[in-house]
Amino acid sequence: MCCNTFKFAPYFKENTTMRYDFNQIEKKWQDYWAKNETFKASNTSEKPKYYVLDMFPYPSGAGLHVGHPLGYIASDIYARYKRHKGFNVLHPQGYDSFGLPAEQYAIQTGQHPAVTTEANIKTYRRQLDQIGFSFDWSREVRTSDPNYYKWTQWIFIQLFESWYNNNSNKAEHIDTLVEVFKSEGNATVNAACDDDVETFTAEEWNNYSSEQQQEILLKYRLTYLAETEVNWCPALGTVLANDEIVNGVSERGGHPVVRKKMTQWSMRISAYAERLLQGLDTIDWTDALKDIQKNWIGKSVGASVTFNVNGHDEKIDVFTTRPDTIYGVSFMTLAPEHELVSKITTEAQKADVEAYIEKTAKRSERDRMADVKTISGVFTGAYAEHPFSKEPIPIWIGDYVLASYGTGAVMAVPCGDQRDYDFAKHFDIPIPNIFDGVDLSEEAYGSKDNVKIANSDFLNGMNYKKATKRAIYELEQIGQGEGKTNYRLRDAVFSRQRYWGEPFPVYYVNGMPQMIDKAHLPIVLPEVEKYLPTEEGEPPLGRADVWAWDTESNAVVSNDKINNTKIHPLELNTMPGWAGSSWYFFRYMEDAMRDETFASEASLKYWENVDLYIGGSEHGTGHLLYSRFWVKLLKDRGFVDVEEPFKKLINQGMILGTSAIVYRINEAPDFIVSGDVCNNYNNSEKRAETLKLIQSHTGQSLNSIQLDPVHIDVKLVNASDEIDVLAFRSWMKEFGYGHIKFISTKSERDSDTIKVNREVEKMSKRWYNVVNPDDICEQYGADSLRLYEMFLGPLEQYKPWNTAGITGVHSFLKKLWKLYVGQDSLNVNDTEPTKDNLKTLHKTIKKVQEDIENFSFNTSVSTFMIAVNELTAQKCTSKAILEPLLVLISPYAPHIAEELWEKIDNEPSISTAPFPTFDASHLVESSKNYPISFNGKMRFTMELPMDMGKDDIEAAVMAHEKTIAQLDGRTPKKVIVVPGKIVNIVG
RNA sequence: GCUCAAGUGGCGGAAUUGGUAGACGCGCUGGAUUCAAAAUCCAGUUUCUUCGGAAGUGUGGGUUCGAUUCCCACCUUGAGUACCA
Repeated sequence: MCCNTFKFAPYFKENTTMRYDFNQIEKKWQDYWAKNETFKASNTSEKPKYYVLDMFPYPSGAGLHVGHPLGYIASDIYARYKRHKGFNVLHPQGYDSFGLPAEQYAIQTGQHPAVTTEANIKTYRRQLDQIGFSFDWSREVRTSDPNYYKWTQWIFIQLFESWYNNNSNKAEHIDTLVEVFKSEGNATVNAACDDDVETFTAEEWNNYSSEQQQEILLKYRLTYLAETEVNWCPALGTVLANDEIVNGVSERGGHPVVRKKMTQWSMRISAYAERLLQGLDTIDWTDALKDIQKNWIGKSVGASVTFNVNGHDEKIDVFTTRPDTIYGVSFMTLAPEHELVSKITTEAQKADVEAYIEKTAKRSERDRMADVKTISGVFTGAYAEHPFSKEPIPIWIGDYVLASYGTGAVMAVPCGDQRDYDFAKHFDIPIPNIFDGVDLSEEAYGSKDNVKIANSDFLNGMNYKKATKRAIYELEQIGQGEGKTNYRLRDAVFSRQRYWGEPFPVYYVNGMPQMIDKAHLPIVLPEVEKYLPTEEGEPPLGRADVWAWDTESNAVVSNDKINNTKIHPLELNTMPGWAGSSWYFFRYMEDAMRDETFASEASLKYWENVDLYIGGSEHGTGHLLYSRFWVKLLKDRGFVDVEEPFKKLINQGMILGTSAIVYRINEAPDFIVSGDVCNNYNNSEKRAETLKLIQSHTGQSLNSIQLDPVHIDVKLVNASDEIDVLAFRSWMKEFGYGHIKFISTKSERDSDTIKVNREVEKMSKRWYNVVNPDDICEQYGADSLRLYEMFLGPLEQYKPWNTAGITGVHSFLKKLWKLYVGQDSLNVNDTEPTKDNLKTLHKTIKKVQEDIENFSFNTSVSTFMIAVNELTAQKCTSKAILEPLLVLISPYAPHIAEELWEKIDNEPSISTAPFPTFDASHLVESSKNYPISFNGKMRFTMELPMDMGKDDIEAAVMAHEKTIAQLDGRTPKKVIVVPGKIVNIVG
């Protein structure tokens, strides 16, 4: 009761508009921005354009934690900065809303993924809004929206209707290929296509049936249906692309993956391997990410060599990067799956070979990868003929040769390749030495440098470079080889056996895929009663009752109408997650004509491509490669004008959690010891004493104990790493451990100061270290959250979050407020700024501008702190200083900046106020505090005039008493004077 | 194995053409204010020290008048990739 009376005490009746009430201020400005569409970008503007993009989020059910907005805050600061700098900024946001988690949830609960996705998006939007981002929401995209995926389907059709012409080095419409086939056949065509296309003449082509022609065209199309070996994940019931597999298990869920032959849609990304590689030189990405993509594309230059097989018509093609070592070949190895194995194996070896193939087939890809050390293989009994020496070369099979790379066969050069060397040693195969003066008794000589070829006929005495050229030339002369470039990059599987993804605009006539005309898009995802595969093992769309295409009415109709004349079955697979994200950056450019086009010509021309893209590096071999591929296709086909989607890319690092840990005594599970007790126990000097302390609590006498770490909720721990015991007890009660007792170093009994140990781990519910931005915004405000996320450290770096530190930036904001707003009136007036005021302002302008342009946001926050500390000490009230200061801070802490901007009599909004101009004249100094160092070690400083000459400086320094003391009678050997910088005395 | 990035106080980190190492903040210590707490403000806080100084940026070398910064070797951590012929 008595507490209530306080409420009416006059003490509490303060002027609320003078307080830094961040909750009220932030709400006010977020509403203002939304109502006035402050950040709506225009497609027509006098200003130069700038496009800042975030990787759009997948709206998961868990909502955002404090780590997610890091990149968004950085890009928002940059977008706001660019507006101050006079740019027309496009800064959109949307949702990558198709995906596995929503589907898994649907399988468990029966809820339609569209429903849960919608709910998740609502949460995301609320959470994003409260952080005060300057997004133009009028251009929002959602990949699961039919009006959006209509155009994803449209792009798929474009890929289907394209082939890659290696002569023009670009994709062309499939009709141009058909024209060539009609008039010349395919002998002259230089295309990226399947390996197994056979040569035909124009006459043959014209006589083929329509089905035969379609079958051939499929081998050329940039998206094609083919039976290929795919990565099948039984647990997820779907195939996965190479980049979705990490260490042999699925990226999502960590389920095992097996190889399986299946008919699937693929994307002929390999056609673009060279352009994807070359394009990296034209974009401003980090070298680290470029390296990731370079490695993934995996270009290697060498030669293909054809070996004749003795006694057979068959030939073996191999790829080698070392044609110069052709005379070092002493055997050949085929992959066990190689198609020639069964044909060339001799009767005598048949049993051994078959046993070996059976054995290796049983081993999973993962076992094979894990077991690199074991050497295994078997002789086929057959011999190939050396192209030059005509010597017989034994042909082996071995599982160190992969069927999926190159031709699935290698010419083994044991003197130059360690694997060939090991294989030869193991099976006692000769190791001919073709390197001049190299010792091969221990290992192969893998280096290309500092060695001359020997025992190699026409290659003798040559170095690597010369010999390679000559060998290729000679191979070409005899028609048994040519120069060749190989890429590791594989075509990407594009089908998924899932429900929650884009349906293909495809139906089947006699098993051949047909595209639905773009006029009838979108083909909308059908309803199903369950989201699981069918009993027959078909994808979930196999459960749809209305999933057939009527070619007369051009509509999706009921399955029972299928007659395979006019009404045909539709494709049951859906597109993978990366389909929708491979072109969304173009969709944001369009603000008016979204129904007519994926993005209009005018919009595409105005915005071109993304100037700054911020997101995680985990997309290095997925999204960032596929997007580049699709953009190149769209460019080749004349739909867009740019070759690369993202001019500049920055990868933000992950924010990690700071877990709080105490320890349970294994032998006395009712007791929990604090972090410091555990540390003492692990310290040999304090161990005995600590054991005594523990025994005095538990009453048990133990010689040694085991301490098991227990993660506790980080919310229960204060800035000094101490647990709030009361809160902790009630938290433990939820788990049924309300009776637990504590042991700490501080007290003999149950203590109120239990310390935790800290550990940096990934933010996860499992470790109770997740921090929700909602809580931070409520307690400290969005501006504090934004500043603190930036203040934590460099954007690209991984760094731990610890809520304790946020008080630093929060009290900075309070100080900033107090600089402008006094107890009951404003502090800002028209006083002339002092020299010091101007100096502080201009060095801040300079630093902040440099920092933003270098994406060094952490250092600008400390620059602001210094500026506010200095101006407070200077008692600055001058509007000429305080007004431009707000513009500097506004990108980082926009709400407080808007509020103070309005308070000092400006029209809202601050968002397009010009960025202050730096004037170097305010930083000119008349004197310099010279560091005086001896042998490079700074010993004292000395104030000297800035314009003092070298000799005068030396004289002044040498006369200083501390110099004399330092030298202690010695004469210096040398005195280095760098005017304006430093003095160094040697001796 | 190969490729790339990074190692600085108790903690996050700063030092951008080599020129005063530890900015800024957290935490900690002491003080002011307060009945008390919160909040706020002030001072101190790399280590050692005989209080004069001395050492110090993962380790060991090198270049230089001078190295956190450049070069070489090694160690540790993280990321990518993996029998790629």
